[in-house]
Amino acid sequence: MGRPLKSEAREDTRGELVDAAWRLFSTAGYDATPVEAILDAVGLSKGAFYYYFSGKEDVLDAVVGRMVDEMALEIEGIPHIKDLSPIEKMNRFMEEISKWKLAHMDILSEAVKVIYRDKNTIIRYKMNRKAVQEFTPALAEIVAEGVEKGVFDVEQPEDAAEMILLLSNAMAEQQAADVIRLKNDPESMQRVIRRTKLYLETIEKVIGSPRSIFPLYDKRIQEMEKALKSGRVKENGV
Amino acid sequence: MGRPLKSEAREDTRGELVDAAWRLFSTAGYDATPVEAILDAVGLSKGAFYYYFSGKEDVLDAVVGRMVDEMALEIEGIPHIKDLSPIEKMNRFMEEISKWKLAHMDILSEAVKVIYRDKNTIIRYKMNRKAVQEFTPALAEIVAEGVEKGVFDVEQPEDAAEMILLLSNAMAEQQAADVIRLKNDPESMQRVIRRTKLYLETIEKVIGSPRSIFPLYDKRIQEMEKALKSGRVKENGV
DNA sequence: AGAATATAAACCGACGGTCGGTATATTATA
DNA sequence: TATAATATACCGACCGTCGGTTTATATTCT
Repeated sequence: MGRPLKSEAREDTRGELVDAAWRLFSTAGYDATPVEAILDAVGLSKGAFYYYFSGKEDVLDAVVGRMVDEMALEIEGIPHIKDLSPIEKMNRFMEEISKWKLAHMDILSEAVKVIYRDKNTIIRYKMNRKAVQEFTPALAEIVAEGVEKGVFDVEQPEDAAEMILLLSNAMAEQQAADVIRLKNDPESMQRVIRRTKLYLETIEKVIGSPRSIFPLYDKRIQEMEKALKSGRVKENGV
Repeated sequence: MGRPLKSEAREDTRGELVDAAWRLFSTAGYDATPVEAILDAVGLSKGAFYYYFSGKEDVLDAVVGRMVDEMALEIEGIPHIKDLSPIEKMNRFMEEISKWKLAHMDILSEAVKVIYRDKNTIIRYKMNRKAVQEFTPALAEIVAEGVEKGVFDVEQPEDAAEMILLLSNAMAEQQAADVIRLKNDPESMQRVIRRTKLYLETIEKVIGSPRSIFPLYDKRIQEMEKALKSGRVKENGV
């Protein structure tokens, strides 16, 4: 009853709640996670929750905000890395994003399955919107540099950057459906490969760069193609 | 108690329920519409609802299915219209889609605002997925014809078609945010215009067509630009 | 008449959110 | 410095809503 003794005082209660919510949302999904589950995980009661948040959606915003912000830190550094060409920076950028999308849901291989479940639409939606907002400036900087140095060709780097991020999200969404049921199914495997290629080509067209500027992805695609031929199929994210 | 008298017998109860759900979902949003509201609108009780549908999501699927199917009818005809070049068919295709996205939410000018509210994420998500699935074949056919006739240049018409539809959805999503708060705000107005241009250019690049093959859109853009200069700004869909 | 159908009515349980209260911490005051 | 006043952090009972279930019952078909 009442405020707990100092002995068990918390350091950052709100943070703990966000943590717990993060874990639960990303495994069970937003809708399927009762507020009480978050409280149980931290050992608090309703009152505490509504002391820190205005409602359930509020904690979702906090979770999404934290995920994106964390990523933004890394992303924002990329344009200013010395000794990297704009093309290399583009590669780095896309690598980071795809890595992040997977890595941030604890159980790595299960991540895609979990985050792309229909139930998690709201989370993804909010993540995507925020990601586009936050990452566009950094990507635009890279693109602009590429234009300056004559390797890319666009009129509005900002718009191109936004377009690329939108594309990236849309692709991820689309690929997920196939990746999820990737049980050695060569059919959908091939579709994933074809789509990925087209996706990269489209990006190249959008920034008006020379072809095949994404060796990292190309390597990955080759691996997938090899795996496809050899029969066994490994899971792979977008 | 029990089944009502014959006097108020219904013709197509299920259909009426889908209708009502449609209206309510598209105005209030899916989450904000209790099953009971649907029942009230039709004058039935819980029992009837769960007789026709397995649950709330079931009725959502029915609603989405009906919307997309209705559209699919029109779309599927386009590839086989005589006396239309592939480019003209592309135009027609995109016109229909953009028209449909607006026209199908009763109050026309309010449509965008309503359907793109955060609350309606799930509906849009399901609509988009189904739309991509259903419309890809027709669009692919158009693209393939264009390739045959030498006006377009792609390797896999199916993939290109899918990509275009994905892009279209992503753009719509992005534009909505600006369109919604389009209260004579020249800033976002300009952004909408720039994005639309880039969107069209990207499509052209994806299908490897000559530039500026979308006169209808170009005209619309010009109108928007004119409106922008003259000060007063009209709302416009994607 | 009796089986199948279509619907009503009552109810359940889960969940989001509210609220009054309470124990500790901090600051102001005498 | 002791004490009063207030702010902070939290508890837990309760409420209303809503999705879904169950059971009863009137209608139609055979």
